[in-house]
Amino acid sequence: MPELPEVEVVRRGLARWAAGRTVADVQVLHPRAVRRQAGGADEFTALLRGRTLGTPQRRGKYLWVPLGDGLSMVGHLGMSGQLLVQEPEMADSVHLRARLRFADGGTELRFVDQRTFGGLAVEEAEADDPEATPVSLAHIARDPLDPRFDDPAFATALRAKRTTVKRALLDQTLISGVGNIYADEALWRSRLHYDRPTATLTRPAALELLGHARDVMTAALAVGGTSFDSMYVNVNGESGYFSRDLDAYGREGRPCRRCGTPMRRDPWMNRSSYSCPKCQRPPRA
DNA sequence: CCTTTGCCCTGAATGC
DNA sequence: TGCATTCAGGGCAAAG
Repeated sequence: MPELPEVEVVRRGLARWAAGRTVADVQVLHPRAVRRQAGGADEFTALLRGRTLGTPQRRGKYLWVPLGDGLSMVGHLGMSGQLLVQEPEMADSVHLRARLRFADGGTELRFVDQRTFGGLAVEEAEADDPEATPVSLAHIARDPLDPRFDDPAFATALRAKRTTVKRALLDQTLISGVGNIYADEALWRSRLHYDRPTATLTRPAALELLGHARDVMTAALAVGGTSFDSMYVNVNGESGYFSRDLDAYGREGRPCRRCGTPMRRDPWMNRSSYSCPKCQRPPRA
């Protein structure tokens, strides 16, 4: 599932293979893929045609491609979204949702998304500035790999929340880019249980948790991200290698890499949390 | 205002 | 074998 490292790998792929190219034609094969576009597929297509793609940007799990005139193509991969740069001759996937053809007649940019939680849209940015964030992303916090992420402010805000620590890590308005996988990894590294109230964390503990989240995502990015099946691949269809380095996520019943205790999986918010029952003690009820 | 819940989706895995 | 159910989960609207 694409979280920050996986989206960053895709962003880099777009920078290399799509930036600077001019859109000749757009095809939307599933309306849900452009549901964020107020004017639907027709508007999406009309706004893209003839535009030259700028340098792709990212905040958390969102990415966008500046198009000039204050417009950007904003994308989110959701659960299963892929942006693929493929030769026109390559057969379409049954889950192909949108296609951009370029004026140079070379490779196409294809948006493939099995579960249709992802999407694309052309939107306004606040200014015609490469730093400008699309208006619709104004509520998304900076991510821990952003040089302007404010660590002390994060620690303060985290401790002021009336919630539990894993919920807070997944709150994209507090810290963006962290999903279920890297949340579990950061908590394991911090020896924190997912249900620990944020208000009970000391300031150093909050900063340590942030550091671990940053470290684990940096390490994952260095090896191309985490791939389990074909749910996440880079723009060339290649998998990342971080799944073999995961310490918590998906390791139910396998020994904790720190203490050897069998790892457990708990149902949590209609999904799963993986933790070590010895290293990550639950808070008192 | 802040936090929590439910919904959107499809295919693989599991249950009977 | 085959049909029905469960699970995966990010983001947002709506409820609490």
